Amino acid sequence: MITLSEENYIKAILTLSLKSLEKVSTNSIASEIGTTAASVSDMLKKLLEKKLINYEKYKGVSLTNKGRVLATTIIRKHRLWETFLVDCLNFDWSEVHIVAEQLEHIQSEKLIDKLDKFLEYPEFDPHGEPIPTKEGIIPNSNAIPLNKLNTFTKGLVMGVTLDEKKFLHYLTKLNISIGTKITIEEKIDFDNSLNIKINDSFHHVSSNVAKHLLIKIIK
Amino acid sequence: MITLSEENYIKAILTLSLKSLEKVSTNSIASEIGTTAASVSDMLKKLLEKKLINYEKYKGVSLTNKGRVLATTIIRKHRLWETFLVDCLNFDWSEVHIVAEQLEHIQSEKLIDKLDKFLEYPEFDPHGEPIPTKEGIIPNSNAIPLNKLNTFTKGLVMGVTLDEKKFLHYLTKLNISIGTKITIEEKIDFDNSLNIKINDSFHHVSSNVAKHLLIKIIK
DNA sequence: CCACTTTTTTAGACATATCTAAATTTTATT
DNA sequence: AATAAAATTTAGATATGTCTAAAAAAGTGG
Ligand SMILES: [Mn+2]
Ligand SMILES: [Mn+2]
Ligand SMILES: [Mn+2]
Ligand SMILES: [Mn+2]
Repeated sequence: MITLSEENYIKAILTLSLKSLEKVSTNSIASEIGTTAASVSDMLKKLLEKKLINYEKYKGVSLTNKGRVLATTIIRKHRLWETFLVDCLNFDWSEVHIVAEQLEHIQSEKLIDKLDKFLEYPEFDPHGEPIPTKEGIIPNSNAIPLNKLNTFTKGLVMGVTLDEKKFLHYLTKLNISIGTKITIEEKIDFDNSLNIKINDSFHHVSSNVAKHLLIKIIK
Repeated sequence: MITLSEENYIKAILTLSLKSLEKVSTNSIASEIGTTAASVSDMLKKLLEKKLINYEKYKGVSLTNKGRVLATTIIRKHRLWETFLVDCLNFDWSEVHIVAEQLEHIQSEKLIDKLDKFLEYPEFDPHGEPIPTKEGIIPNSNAIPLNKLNTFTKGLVMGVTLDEKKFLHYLTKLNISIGTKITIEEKIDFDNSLNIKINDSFHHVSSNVAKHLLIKIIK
């Protein structure tokens, strides 16, 4: 049996693995989960025991195939529940993450299959994040973070890579949602902030905002 | 904070309280939960501390108002989720209880309010059990257990008071579901079993089955 | 009312998950 | 290469929830 805590650790390790090619560090997991490095060390021993991770003391962590499949399943559940909450129950996209954090741990394969069908096999969650397949594959959205694009590029917002409430509220205030058209007007070298056009009106956003906006380029 | 375990104990105490007017015993809780009397004693101390129960050593347990409201809320969540699983996801009525046992612990008042609205404020769950109101009231269905009725009484099945898989499968095999018409043909004194007519065909059922079938009398 | 049974509680142990503080290992800097 | 700094692990403590075995209280029949 896998505990709720173990699931949260495995999910955090996958999230961090996807951000870089290096092995995941104890400290990065601690900060992702919001706990101490000591607790992470304790848990890594258990995850190793259960063959969910590759781990050598002081050398960092990676997921085994078993761990990767488990983590992907949890993300699949999380994103399907988020879709249900927004599409069926009319939650705002900024409210669903915290509820999905609980729902993602419900154990029933049948439930998720039936939910998937009920939602008509959605490909993306309310934040534009791709929903992993039943087979454990995370589809690649081939959208690019806004901060990687060149000046005068035009594109559509395909998704966000952060689902903090404050961030999503700020986007809503800026009139940015999935499908919004954005043009890069100017890139400020000093702090990597950007002047952008959002649906014909001009705004200035920090690099931290741009980093978490996924854009599909259009002509 | 109330833990998942505490919620299960409080729910069990309410369930047992509804079955008789006496205080609930340690042993009955143990058998309802499927644990030992020792574990129950341990937990009762914690529930007393949190003012969820009235409890004196060796004297039995009852719920405080706070405990009763909490227990009712959990049952409300359980029955709303069961309704969702059957009505929206096409689960069979015999499969939903075990999944609802997990879903009933999801903490989000907003989620339950929105689910209730989405389901169009159902009054009964898939087993015919009344769904408690947001205010913590369990509506009385004023249906009567089949074993309490007289010979030649006719009635409609309004619900069941047991959601064990084996029991529900057996009912399905007998062609009994919510709304089925039943007539009592004969009561066997020896073992309190019954000969009944189910939609024009005759069957013999044990007292244990009759006890868990709620009937509304018709002419 | 006294032995005997049943019920309930307590004692002591174990497993999980977390924390702070201290020790150890790795890495970076002179 | 030695030393300082940073990262990581271990030691020891705490909290929750469970269990078995033993002790204590309540209930029962003669
Ligand atoms: Mn999320
Ligand atoms: Mn999301
Ligand atoms: Mn149920
Ligand atoms: Mn039910």
